[in-house]
Amino acid sequence: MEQLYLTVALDTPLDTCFDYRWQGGGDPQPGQLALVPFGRREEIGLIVAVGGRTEVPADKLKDALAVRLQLPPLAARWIELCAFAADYYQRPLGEVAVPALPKNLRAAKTVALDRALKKLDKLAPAGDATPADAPVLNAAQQQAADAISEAQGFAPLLLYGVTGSGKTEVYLKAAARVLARDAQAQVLIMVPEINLTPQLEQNIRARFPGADVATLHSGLAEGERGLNWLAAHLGRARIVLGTRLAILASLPHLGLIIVDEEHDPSYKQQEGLRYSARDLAVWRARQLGIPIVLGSATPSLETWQHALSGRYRRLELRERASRDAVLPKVRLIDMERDRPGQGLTSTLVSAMKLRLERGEQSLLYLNRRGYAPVLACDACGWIGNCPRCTAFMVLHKPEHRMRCHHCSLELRIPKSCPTCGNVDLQPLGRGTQRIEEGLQQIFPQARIMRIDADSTRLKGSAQAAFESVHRGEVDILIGTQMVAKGHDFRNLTLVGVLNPDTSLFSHDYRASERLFAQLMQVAGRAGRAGRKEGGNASEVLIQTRYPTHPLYGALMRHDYDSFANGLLEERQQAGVPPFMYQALLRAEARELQTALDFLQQAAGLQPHPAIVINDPIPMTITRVANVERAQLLIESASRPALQAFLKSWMAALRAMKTRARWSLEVDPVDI
DNA sequence: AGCACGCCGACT
DNA sequence: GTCGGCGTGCTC
Repeated sequence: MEQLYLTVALDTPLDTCFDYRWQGGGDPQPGQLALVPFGRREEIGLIVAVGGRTEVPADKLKDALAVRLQLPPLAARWIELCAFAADYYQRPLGEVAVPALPKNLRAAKTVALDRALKKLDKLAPAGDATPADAPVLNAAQQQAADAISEAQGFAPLLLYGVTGSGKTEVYLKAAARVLARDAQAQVLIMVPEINLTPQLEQNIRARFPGADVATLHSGLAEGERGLNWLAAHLGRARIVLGTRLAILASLPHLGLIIVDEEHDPSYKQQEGLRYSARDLAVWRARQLGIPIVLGSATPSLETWQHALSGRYRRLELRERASRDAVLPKVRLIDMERDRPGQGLTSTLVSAMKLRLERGEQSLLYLNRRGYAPVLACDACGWIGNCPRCTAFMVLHKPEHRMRCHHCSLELRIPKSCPTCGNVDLQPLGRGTQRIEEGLQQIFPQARIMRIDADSTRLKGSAQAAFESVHRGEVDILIGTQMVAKGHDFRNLTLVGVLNPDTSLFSHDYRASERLFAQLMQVAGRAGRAGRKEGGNASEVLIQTRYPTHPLYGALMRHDYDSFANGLLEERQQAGVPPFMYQALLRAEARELQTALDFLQQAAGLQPHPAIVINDPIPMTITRVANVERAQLLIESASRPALQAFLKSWMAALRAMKTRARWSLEVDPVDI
């Protein structure tokens, strides 16, 4: 019999696949997983080709140890998706494809895989996906749902609608139609953070009681994640609800993709393979020739631009779905006139007092956790810097610690100034803990709850906290971004925004886009169910020093359209995305000069007429955990030109000798 | 990236 | 005399 060779993609930074002899039986297929010896370790890899010959000299070849023949192969379409992502983000195929598989299914031992297969086999046959009693859609919702289900082939659709306009119902209706039309079809629904939106999962399960709904996100236990992944891979799960990582799931019968809150930064992976799940979702929809719905109240400017140019079709939900749910009234509080005490203006305090009297809830939004961002000495000017980072140590009073939010170093709060001995050290600025403390003084009888990453460190505690708010056990809620997402609070009629100005004049040109989205989202927490006739409209109060800033004007008018159009014009003038394509080369080393030298050398490596290579610059937070960091921005008006350049440039960079650690990011979001 | 091998300083 | 520093090289 002729010798078989397997070409295997492995999770290694080496930009190549590896060939192995296959002496075992069976009939290994591309798309199956193989256990192979690699160096002195054993690794699971993805078989990308099976053939009768190899270029690799016989003395280098090793035998593959096993092939997971019990697992049906991953489809060629799925491998293509990984290959595209690998190519686009300039990483080897194996580094994309292998980590996309659940860990327990790519273990050296096969027990977890076999157990999961057996478990799925034993389950009753997959139920049908007939929806249970769906609410009647309003005209705009109906129109949108029709447009989605009538779409032919690849069809990117922007579903543009404010919080509470009923986007979810449109998703579910469109999903129901796709599932009804084809008894095998699968629908992928993506959300930014599944833990913050348990309501959506409940809605979906309630709407499709007979269908298998599989969730995929990093919070799942390994066993469950493997099981759900397998249910999707085997076509058993008709609906897959997941976070960004779900975009790389195997979905052999995918018929519709929905990306909820498509503008959300969580869709961008910020370590390892830095992919945009939203962008990959659009690519996947095009590959399969299926519709994709991008839903948002504040679409990303990339998507907005596509909608303007006609590449994406725009569907709009203008009204809030529930008739008595009106948009909250947004008011600005000028902090120059109404000077805050304890971080709270008198206007905001009165508004909260009113809510307390009425038995309604208030939410204060401050995107800064901890007690105070820094500790300082008035006498000598000492400030509490992190010894390992170019950053302040943040005061965490309940824990009696100063903590660096970049390297996680914790130190005791000094009793006196380390340089001059002054015992009267002052916390500067305010975080959620300090606001909470102030609130307790102002409203000693109120039930106050703080929800941020620190207060919800324990598993399940965020869930418990939100439930307690829902049960009405909280009068005033203070929180960071965590409280802005997902949760509808029926009895909440006041949202106070505490310190948004810092984003207005940021060097990051995306800051105002993000700020608008955040404020819109947190404003949407108020009065979603609507107040009864004659009740009180919900209010959003924003404390600002710049009450005339156009961003706030647009926010008060609930006018994202003209705000976004204005931003796009600025972006075009400035020559930044979405009118320009970017990549970022980062380098880090113990000595800043090492990183800068590497970048400088890299910059001169391959001049290219369509590519602008900027000067290397130290990062804003130059040192993190005693490592100095710098970066180099690459720009081009042409995506294909940029891609072609990056490909050859990467090869040259890999050949360079440097002590710096470096990485390339395509389409960076934080510059 | 791991994880070897490989050749020069301070410890039992 | 060994432990161990990180330079260099390889992984089918």
